[in-house]
Amino acid sequence: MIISPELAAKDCCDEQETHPDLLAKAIPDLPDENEASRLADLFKALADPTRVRIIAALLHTELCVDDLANLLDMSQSAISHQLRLLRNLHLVQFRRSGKHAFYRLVDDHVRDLFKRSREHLDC
Amino acid sequence: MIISPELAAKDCCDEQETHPDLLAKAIPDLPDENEASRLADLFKALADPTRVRIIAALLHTELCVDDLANLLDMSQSAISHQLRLLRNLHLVQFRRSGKHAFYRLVDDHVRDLFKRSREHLDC
DNA sequence: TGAACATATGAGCAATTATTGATATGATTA
DNA sequence: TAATCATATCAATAATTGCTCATATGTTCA
Repeated sequence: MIISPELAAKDCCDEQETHPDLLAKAIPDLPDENEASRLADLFKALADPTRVRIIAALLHTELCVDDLANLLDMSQSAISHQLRLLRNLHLVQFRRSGKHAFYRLVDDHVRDLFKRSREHLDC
Repeated sequence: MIISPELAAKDCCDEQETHPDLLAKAIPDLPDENEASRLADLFKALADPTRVRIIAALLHTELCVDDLANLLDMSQSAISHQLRLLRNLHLVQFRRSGKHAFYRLVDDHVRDLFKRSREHLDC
């Protein structure tokens, strides 16, 4: 069933597909542009050390903006900006309590993805 | 600079930690700067639609640069640049065969992470 | 050899991003 | 009410990123 690359290349005259047999394996599971973008956005949320540390800090508890700023030794403004980004990507949400806004992870998916990726780092 | 847990917890004079009890929950599992950067780099690899599509295309087969360029409708140069990036982040590797360079995912961790994230998208 | 093909790389540009500093909003308390 | 604290947002800047075009490297075959 497997066609050799050499044969496949000769088979097609004006087709510019170099390895149709391999392409045939790739095509069925390809995401459309929309899915690719949404996946990229999900990963983008974690593609920065500061946001990684924010997510890590929220793994086991909720925290307010100032807590995060102190903990990560960053300005309140920087943290707030990153939280807004994480909020827009629906990775965190918050509740108001008096003057404070307590941020937490939206669900266990983020937690799960984070932990799993962390484990993969050791390889 | 990261506040060490010991100092942060015990130095009480001018440090104003708003919620020490919550911080105590967050601190033990915090990544150091190095781990945070490596995690961010891992996610950075997937934080772009083009690279998402490249990874997806390589889920079930190896492909050469031209295959990828045709499949994703992008220039050979653009694909090659992105492949170098993915190579540097150790997500893909390649073998030479004649004029072609066949790229593949380095291991199942990437595949696993990708699939799992994809499933999480629906929530 | 050299011509043709496959891939890699360098320079440059436009667009995006992370941070800062200053200020605005919004909630609490005196 | 004003004063204060916590957070959000604006404006500006430096750094990074993704792509293109041009060119270089490397492989095969006539």
